[in-house]
Amino acid sequence: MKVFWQKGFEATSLDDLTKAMGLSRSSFYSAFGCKQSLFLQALEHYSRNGIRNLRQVADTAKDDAVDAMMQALSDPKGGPQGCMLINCITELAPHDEKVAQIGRRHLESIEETFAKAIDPQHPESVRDKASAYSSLAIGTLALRKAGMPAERIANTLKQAKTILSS
Amino acid sequence: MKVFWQKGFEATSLDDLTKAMGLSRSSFYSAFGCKQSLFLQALEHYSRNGIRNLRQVADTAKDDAVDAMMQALSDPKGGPQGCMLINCITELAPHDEKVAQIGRRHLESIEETFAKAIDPQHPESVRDKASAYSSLAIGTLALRKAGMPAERIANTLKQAKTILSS
DNA sequence: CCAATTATGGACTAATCAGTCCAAAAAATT
DNA sequence: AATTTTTTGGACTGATTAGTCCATAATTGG
Repeated sequence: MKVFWQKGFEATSLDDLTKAMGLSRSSFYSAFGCKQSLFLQALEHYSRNGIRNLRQVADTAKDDAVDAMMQALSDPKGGPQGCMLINCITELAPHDEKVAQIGRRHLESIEETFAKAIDPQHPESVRDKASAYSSLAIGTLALRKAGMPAERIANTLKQAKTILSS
Repeated sequence: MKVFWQKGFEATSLDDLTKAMGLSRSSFYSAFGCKQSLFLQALEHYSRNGIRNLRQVADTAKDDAVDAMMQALSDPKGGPQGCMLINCITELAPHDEKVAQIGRRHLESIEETFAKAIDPQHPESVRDKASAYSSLAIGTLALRKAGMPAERIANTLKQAKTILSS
């Protein structure tokens, strides 16, 4: 998963994978069938893990859950590689419906988590607002990847949060 | 440019390029030197063209320039491929400073255009708000690529615009 | 109309790719 | 301990990659 996260699908070679896993080629193919299969499993794993973490972030910082979520999404672990799912959607979703499907489910889970953080009683009524927060956090990932100063990204989020929460 | 836009840098082969350009390999290399060089030129061309179009959109729809810009950015020409620059930032910026630089300049131009559309007199004072609009529009590109229903994306933008403009 | 320059097609190289295959080693079973 | 099953290393295939090179063809200049 980490290798795919770092390099994307196409740029990751079988040698990269077997070396990272400490597996021989035969073992790799007997265990996973093909490169795509392992990739999809890695992507699902990343998604499950990411959503679980996000919910935990929201639960822990109960008083300002939206802010904490924005922070977590906008500045994910994994260094400059951003969010693996956004990377993979960008690279593959137009050509690969399976990736697109995992991507949609992931994005919907993020939106749902936002909605519950905004209004735990009536999450459905704030769906579009949750979607706006979600898109905003995802958008800042591109800024960060391009090397925009972290301070400006923080200002953007602060400003957006001030307005969106009013 | 169109081929790189559609397939990304790594997934585009020399055969793809020479076929699309109607050029032989020798002519290609004598004209452009290497694949990277053509790619950077294509990226610069896309950026110039995109910013010019965006300014024109803002100028044409003078009364509701921000809305028109959001529409144009969120649903770019080129079918499901989204914005070439966001694609390339996602794929390459962490490993390629030249791409990151073009990306930063492009993103800053978008923000500047937003700022002038929001407040032509004092664009500097609405920089963070412009950045928020910008990030939001970029974020929705990922939703679209993942195949989210266009209606929901439209609702997201509408909601965000209503709140952000208040 | 001829000579010098430039452009072109396509064969070629060396590297890398995903995936296969089998003999040898390791593990499990009797 | 002997035999069967499973796992493993690594050589191998055929396809594809970016980039080179040169003999031929087209264009240009005189």
